[in-house]
Amino acid sequence: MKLSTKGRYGLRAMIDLAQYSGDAPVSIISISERQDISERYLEQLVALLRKAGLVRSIRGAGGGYVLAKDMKEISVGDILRALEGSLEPVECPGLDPAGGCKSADSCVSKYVWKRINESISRTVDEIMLDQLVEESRKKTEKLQEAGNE
Amino acid sequence: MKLSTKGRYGLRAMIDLAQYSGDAPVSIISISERQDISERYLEQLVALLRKAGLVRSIRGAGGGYVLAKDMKEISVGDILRALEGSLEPVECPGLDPAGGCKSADSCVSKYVWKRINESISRTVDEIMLDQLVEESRKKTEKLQEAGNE
DNA sequence: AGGAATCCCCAGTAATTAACTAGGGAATAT
DNA sequence: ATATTCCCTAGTTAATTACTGGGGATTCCT
Repeated sequence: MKLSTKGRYGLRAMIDLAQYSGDAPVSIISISERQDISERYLEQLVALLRKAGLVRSIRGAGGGYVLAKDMKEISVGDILRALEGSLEPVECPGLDPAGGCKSADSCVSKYVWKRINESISRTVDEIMLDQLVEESRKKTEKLQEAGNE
Repeated sequence: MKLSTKGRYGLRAMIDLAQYSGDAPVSIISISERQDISERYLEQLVALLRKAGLVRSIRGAGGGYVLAKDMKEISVGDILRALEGSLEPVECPGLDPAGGCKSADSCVSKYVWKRINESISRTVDEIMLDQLVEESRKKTEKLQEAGNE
């Protein structure tokens, strides 16, 4: 039960993008260098974020990506689901008429999966991108202070 | 991000074992038949449960498995961790001196992973095996009532 | 004592998924 | 025009999952 690199790299990329977003769009290359992620691979991850409507692309020289909405409006859940597909560790066939779910145990485990799924959803949906950017800003400041002593 | 069949089958097996535990030990074959899981594979799953101290084995003819403790004392977390190893979808290298975690983003995502991990742990640790067995008993009763009409 | 039932351990294999790598095309700024 | 960027699809390699199989040890029953 692991989150793939898609989710891990992708969230980092998204935080980076949010952090460096200003007047000019942020290019894949710049994120790739700062985050040390292969440019080609990152491209694919950002494509997923774009398809999910979280970022907007600007093509051509000087182009790149910008957030499609305010960072207050983008949750970690949005980001991870865009990248991973579904965050549910167990997907119940539920009503498969072919009887995919034999429910030999009268499907008690389903109750467990449901609770796990809900708990994960609740957690990732309540963390917003702006909080992470803020958090990151604080940490960076602290590091710099320490360096100046 | 998925739970493997180990976790899914294993929990079902454990519920089955709890449910059918009485005077006699419960054999792998009987669980395998009721739950429709390959006997050989199930054997390996139960071995994990045994190594984790959740079940005790009784060898020889008429042998099988019994719960090693009261079902009130066994949580879904105990079971799933025994089977899956760790339930943390992201493991932070944390203090790797070689710098495994580049913390290029000052490790803000770490905060996210920590919260997800905690949320999953809390959920699985608060569901106890006896609750599931009880739940299952209720469901079975209902099915039988419906059948008798 | 002998045979059947059961657990036990290890090794191998097939299928699936993850994690990239690569090639070439389209849009846009200068 | 040309450089820079995004865009799309396909292929490859490595890792992991999900089993299958062989053979041994222990215990019960007769």
